[in-house]
Amino acid sequence: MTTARTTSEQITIYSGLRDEERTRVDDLAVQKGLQANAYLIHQHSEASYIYMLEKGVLIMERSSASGRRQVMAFIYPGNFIGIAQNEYYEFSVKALTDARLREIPAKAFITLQDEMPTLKENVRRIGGNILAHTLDQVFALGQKKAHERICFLLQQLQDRKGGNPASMIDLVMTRQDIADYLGLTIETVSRAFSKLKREGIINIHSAHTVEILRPDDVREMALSD
Amino acid sequence: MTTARTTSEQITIYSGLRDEERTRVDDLAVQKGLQANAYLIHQHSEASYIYMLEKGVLIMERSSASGRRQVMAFIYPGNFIGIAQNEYYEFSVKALTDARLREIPAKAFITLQDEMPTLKENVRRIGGNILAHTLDQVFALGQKKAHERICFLLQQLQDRKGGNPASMIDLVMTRQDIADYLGLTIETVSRAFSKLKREGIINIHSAHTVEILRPDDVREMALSD
DNA sequence: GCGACCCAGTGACACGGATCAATTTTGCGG
DNA sequence: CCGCAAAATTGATCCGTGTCACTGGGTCGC
Repeated sequence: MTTARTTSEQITIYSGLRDEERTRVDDLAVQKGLQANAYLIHQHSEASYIYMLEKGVLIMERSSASGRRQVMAFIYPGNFIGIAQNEYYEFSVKALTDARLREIPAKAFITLQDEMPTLKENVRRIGGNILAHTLDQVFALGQKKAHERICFLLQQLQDRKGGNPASMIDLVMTRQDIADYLGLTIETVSRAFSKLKREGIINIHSAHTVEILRPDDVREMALSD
Repeated sequence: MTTARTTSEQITIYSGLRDEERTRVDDLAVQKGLQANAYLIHQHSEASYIYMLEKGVLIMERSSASGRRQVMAFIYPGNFIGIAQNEYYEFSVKALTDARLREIPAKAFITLQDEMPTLKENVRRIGGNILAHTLDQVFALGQKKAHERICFLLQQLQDRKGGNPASMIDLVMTRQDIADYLGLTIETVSRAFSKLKREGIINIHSAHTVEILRPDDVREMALSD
């Protein structure tokens, strides 16, 4: 599956850098805290910074004038924000939990890449992963049924935990967040979870803790190719 | 609108290059012809080349084992393919019409960027535009109704013609291509076109020639923010 | 410890889009 | 220009998801 192939690498901007280079990047990065529900980025604001999440979970969303909301991604530690952006952010980013991140001025970061080919290559690869993730989402939204989309999400969350075989998944986000990520309503999300539970594919310990009982079935339904 | 903002720039890898630099890029590029219906790229093949389309129209698609197909993009002259890719293409690319393009070896192209900051910046911006385009598509698939998705497509095609006020749009692709791009069926696409025509928003001269009668209404429905 | 509120789950019903089927139109090869 | 095959349109019906309404459960403040 594309998702598995592209996200399992967990490449960061530091990958393969020498200590001296790593320090130069770190010198640009300011540590920053963010409380649950606080906004890090507002849609349409200038894209002046790049962020790396160290702790917590964020949500990336876009809202239309008519009030419709689309969640573009859930952001976990090790993920980057704004790295493939041009002048403006086209989304908002909000903290789902208390979070800690590193903020790097975009201009300086771009300049630094001119002197460090490895850094440039890392950024290129991260950008490729972000696009791959987004293309997976396009496929899911365009072609999948409700319960398959739920599996798509579960598989993504599972993949993020690295090869870790424990299949207990913590859903930090609300049903509304999930619905807006998958292009569904909360009722349909709820029913799809129930259906998967009825069929013995998952077990729902609490609304925010799901156990994958049949990982192959989940992966099968999550596949895009 | 995001689509308008990001695609109207029409940046290419050559933007802002000096003649001498331009020549160095051109020296890497091999001209290539492609007949209608021929494949340029097969899903899962190695991403060894970057392409720039000079003439014709291409379609970028992904198919799943279960036979479902999602069209990721329609590619027009000036667009790039594979520029934000990691090791494998995650899609196929097929010619809708006879086409002419330039093929650049990915490795050499990446190396060249180390010596030409302007080129690197162009690539960065093109990557940003591609991501912006894909995020727009996610919003459309997740939040829009059939007739709004049609307007979304019409607006994209209109934007590509540059500020050109003539609102006659040539639909090179089939209804099936449109359906797979917008996550609908051909019947729904057909009905949505008819509905827009009935409401006097567009006029359908032939199945492949549409005139936008009320551009503001089309734009309104295409908007994602 | 109690009430209020928010979130999640479920049922009844409505509706948009999918599916199935028939017809018309378009485009292409001869 | 004709004939045929593919593509597009249109209609009838079905199904999945949305909408609306209600209930239950957890959490927080008082």
